[in-house]
Amino acid sequence: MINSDNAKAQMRKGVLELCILSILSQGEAYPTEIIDKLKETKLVVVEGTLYPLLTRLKNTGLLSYRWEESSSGPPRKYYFLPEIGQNYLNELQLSWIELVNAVNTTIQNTK
Amino acid sequence: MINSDNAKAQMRKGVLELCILSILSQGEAYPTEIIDKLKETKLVVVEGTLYPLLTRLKNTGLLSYRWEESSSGPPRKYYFLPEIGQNYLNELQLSWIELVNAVNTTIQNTK
DNA sequence: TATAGTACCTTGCTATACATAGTAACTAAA
DNA sequence: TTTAGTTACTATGTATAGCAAGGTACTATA
Repeated sequence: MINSDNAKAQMRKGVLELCILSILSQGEAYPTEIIDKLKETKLVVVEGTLYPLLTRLKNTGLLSYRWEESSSGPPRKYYFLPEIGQNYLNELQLSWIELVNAVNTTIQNTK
Repeated sequence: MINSDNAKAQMRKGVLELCILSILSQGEAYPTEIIDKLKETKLVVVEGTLYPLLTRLKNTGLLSYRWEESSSGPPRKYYFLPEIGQNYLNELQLSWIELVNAVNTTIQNTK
């Protein structure tokens, strides 16, 4: 059987930004927490993916962060959504719904 | 307002293969037809994207084609799914459903 | 002091799709 | 004969995402 793992990975791309912003709209979190939450829904992400993405979102103003001391290690960067990020997230969620509808229409016609 | 067009485009990537195979599992079609069907569901694709993708799928054995004369232009390449392609499509559809569930779970937790 | 655990970050790589532009062949109508 | 329309195909450069692997730094505890 032909392996579909790569195609699977390709489909995951592009939705990470949406998922991360969604998680942060729930409340602030630091990177390790974000990774754990994504794991719960089977969207596995590694640090090498997450950190550059967070930095990019911060540089465009869609995310902010504050430092907080930790009693169990180095200080943590707690990220949170400013209002502009929340607005952007709303747009992304709309786009996601439209995409799902478009793909499902295409798939369902085949049955 | 920050533009979400790029994020939109990124989300579309990776599902194209699924959509094209789904369309062909409905019955054979030639590239221009495929583009038109994708347009119907707002998944706009241009030739420069479609042709390399069809060639890749054909080279891995997931697609086949036959030539057919046309009364309104040059002969058309009708693509269709051999059985192995159908099996692969079934895997992709499963992956798609899993992805949608994972993302929707993440989004819905934020409300 | 040394080690383990936690946390942040960087660099180099691959794959995909896009934009754009071009070639070629066939049909039909002006 | 020329033009327009249809169809297939190719080539090149760009942007982006995500991954693998490794490095840096802080804290607590043995």
